[in-house]
Amino acid sequence: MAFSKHFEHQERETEIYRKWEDSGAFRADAASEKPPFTISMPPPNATGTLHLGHAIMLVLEDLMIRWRRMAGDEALWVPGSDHAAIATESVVIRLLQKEGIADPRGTFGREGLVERIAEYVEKSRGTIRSQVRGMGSSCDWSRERYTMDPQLSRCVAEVFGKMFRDGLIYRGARIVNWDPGLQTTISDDEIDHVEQSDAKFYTLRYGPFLIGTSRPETKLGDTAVAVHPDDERYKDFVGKSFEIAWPKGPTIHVRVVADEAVDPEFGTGALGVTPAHSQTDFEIAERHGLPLIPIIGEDGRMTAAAGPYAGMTVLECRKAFVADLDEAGLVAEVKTYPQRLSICYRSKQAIEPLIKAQWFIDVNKPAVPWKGKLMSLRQVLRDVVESGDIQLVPRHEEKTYFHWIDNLRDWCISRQIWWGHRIPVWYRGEQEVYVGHRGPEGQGWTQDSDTLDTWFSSALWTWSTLVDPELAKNQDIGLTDLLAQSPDFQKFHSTSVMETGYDILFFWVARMILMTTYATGAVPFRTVYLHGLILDRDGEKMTKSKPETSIDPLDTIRDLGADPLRISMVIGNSAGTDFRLSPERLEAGKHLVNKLWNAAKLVERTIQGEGAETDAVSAAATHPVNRWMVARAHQLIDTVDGRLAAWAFGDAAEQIRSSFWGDFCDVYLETVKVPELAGLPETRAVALHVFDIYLRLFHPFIPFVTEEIWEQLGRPGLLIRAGWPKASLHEAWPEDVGGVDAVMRMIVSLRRIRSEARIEPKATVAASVRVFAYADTVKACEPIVRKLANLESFEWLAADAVLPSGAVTAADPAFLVAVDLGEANREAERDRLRKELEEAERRLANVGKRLANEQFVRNAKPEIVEGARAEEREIQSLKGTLEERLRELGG
RNA sequence: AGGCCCGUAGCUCAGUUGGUUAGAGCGCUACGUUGACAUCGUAGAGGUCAGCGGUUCGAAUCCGCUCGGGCCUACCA
Repeated sequence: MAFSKHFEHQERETEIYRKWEDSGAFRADAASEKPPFTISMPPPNATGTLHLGHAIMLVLEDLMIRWRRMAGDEALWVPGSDHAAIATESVVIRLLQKEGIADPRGTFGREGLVERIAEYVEKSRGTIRSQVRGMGSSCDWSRERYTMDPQLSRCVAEVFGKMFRDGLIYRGARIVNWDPGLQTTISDDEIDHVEQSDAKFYTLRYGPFLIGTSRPETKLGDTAVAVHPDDERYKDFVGKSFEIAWPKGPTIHVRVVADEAVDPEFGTGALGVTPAHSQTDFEIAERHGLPLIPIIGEDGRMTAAAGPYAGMTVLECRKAFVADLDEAGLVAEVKTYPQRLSICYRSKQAIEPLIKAQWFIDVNKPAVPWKGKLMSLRQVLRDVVESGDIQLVPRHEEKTYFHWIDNLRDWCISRQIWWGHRIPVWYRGEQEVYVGHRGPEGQGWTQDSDTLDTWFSSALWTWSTLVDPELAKNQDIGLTDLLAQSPDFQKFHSTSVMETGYDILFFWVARMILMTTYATGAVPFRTVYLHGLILDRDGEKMTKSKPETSIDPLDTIRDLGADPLRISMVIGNSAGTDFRLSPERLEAGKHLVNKLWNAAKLVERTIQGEGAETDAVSAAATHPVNRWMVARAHQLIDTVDGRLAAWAFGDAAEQIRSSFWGDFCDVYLETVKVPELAGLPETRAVALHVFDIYLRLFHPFIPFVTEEIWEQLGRPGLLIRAGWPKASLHEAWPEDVGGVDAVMRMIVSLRRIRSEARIEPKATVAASVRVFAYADTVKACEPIVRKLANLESFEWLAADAVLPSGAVTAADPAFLVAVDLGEANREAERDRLRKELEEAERRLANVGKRLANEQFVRNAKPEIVEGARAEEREIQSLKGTLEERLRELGG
């Protein structure tokens, strides 16, 4: 089969993907004897199209899966998507509003709206699916899951019930983060903080106190003033009560309480306590039994309790209230003070802390049986990482993780939106409550109207996806048995690696650890690989508004192919670090794929003829260059295995790239063009054997082009199912390897002499050589040196032969090469030799000093000392050569 | 306020448990190239590894401090 001029990615990629899929290579077998290797694909939101955040995730996971599959594991990559509750609902509502439906909730009602959202999701899931395919992702589509699949929904309800029974889920009225725009609570982790440098800080006259606040309007709901217990200034006030009549009403009653939470150094040291609208104040109020007065409603407007300000928005009220205070002379000071405003990470709206009865997960109750003890969820979270059950890559993310745990509070899991898993709780009358996945029997029950935080269901993802869908239809089997009898769960859980962005370590990773370890008694995954953000060339987030630096994966796949995109995103990328993807990088990726394609063409030509069949021929190769190439390739396998095992994917890819380009293309393929080598049957075998290794090593990174070449070269079967290469010959033939390295240095030396002397590349020159080591190898490689250095003649000098006085030389521990360029070069030659001699002496002194140091010889590892001795011998010999040559030139 | 990370060539970054001539890609200089190469090749220039101090036979690497940059968390109202 003839290779086309270029790899036609547009036609071939789809075709190749279909071939993989049809072959069943993506499908894992739960009955297999092979060790499992499992990755749960982080479900892309069912709302958008593929972006670079998805792309990097798909690339890294696919390369792991392909690598482990080739290495003989039963590799399972479970794809799927997430219903993404808040995100999806708000997107659809906005779409409907654009279509002219002002109030979609009111217009369609709960069921109608949910139906519309489901339709929308179904459509965008199709889009995402094909884009995931476009990246070359070798995931098991037969096991595709969706968080709203019946069996996954059942897991959600089961876990809720289990936690409720264990007392880990409770309902309570507490301060929650209310998003007045989305009309729902959100969790602590869904809040972003934006710096407000121009925020105002007011000092108000407040009865007998001066108090500071950045939110004067909340003072309408104050019920106390808190001071530090040790604060002498306010000692006499503690325990007293007083009234404050605001200029235009209302009147509030405040008690003075002493509380450790107050920082006496801040402001005036007196804090107006607004229990209904501040977390800190709420806690103070709990400690002192203070009343709560909600003054801000869920619509973000002031309530009736705010008196004349009722109905105003918070900001309107602030303005009006401050004006009134000012008029009454109650504003003592106003200054600008930098402040952090809490906003919802989705809606970007200001969060209003207020009191609301919600469902919470108790993270402190010791109710989780783990390692023979009863632990709190918080303790379990800590234990599994501390004990090494779960390893974070990079390691330092563990510190961030522990820090998060230390600050973790009860997790509010109920949301006032409609799209999602409805809370599996039913009420009848005032007293009766039913909790469970089946629903209550009898009449008159009403289900809780809230839905669960989307992360509640995502937190079960590693295993709810592995529950057998058929089995789950049987409602009589409990959760434990459901897991015990699901073949996929038994075979593939705990999963091997969770690969995702560090930005959702808390949102998702930590919650999976929390929920899964609790629910299944096993950690969700062994290793967490966290990738960084994909940024533009300038280190900023890519946005459509900067098209010159913004890269769209879909455009890239169309224009360059998936392979260049993939390799560009991997090389130079490492765990936990942000990555700048630029057009220049994509260009480099494109060149690499192109280089591989062209190398394939040359290899195809090279291997025509007998002998290009078996690896055995390679193992029996006799020519030093062939042996060198085989050894280099096997050494590379060894290196790559090490880098992959250390999760250093970027490094692994770079090693393959540089060996392929440098050793194979620049050296070997050039070398085997020399007839003496090209004519050997073993050369054909080695070229194929080694190229085969490169194809296998490259495959996880650039699967399409490697698969195509594999087929074009007539290799057996599909590359995706081929075995991972094994390093066996990397330490063979050290004499040949060292010798060929010397030959390569010899060629470079000769080229440099030519280049410096401005000799036309086409012009041949006469060279001579004196060889001190690897004589046999060098002899065998003579035709290669002649060809690659373009020599007219290559004379072997006897040890006592004198070089022509006009010779320009290059000295090496293994040889001395010379090109006669005439007397005119004599002075320059002498200067250069002197300089080199100086350098050699400097290095010799250096290594000598080291070896003379008893401490070094005693303490350093033996191989280091031996290395130093070898170095000393080498430089010594080099020095001798240089001195001798200088003597020839008369000093 | 606390925590984490980073500072290596003009740019973007590698640099495994400390081992002595610190690497790559892109860019740059010179030369060459219609038979593998939407190019590619050959040769080359370019680094006091942010600074200071310490540990060590030996430090880009470990420790401390300083300076600069980024990120995360938080109940200083």
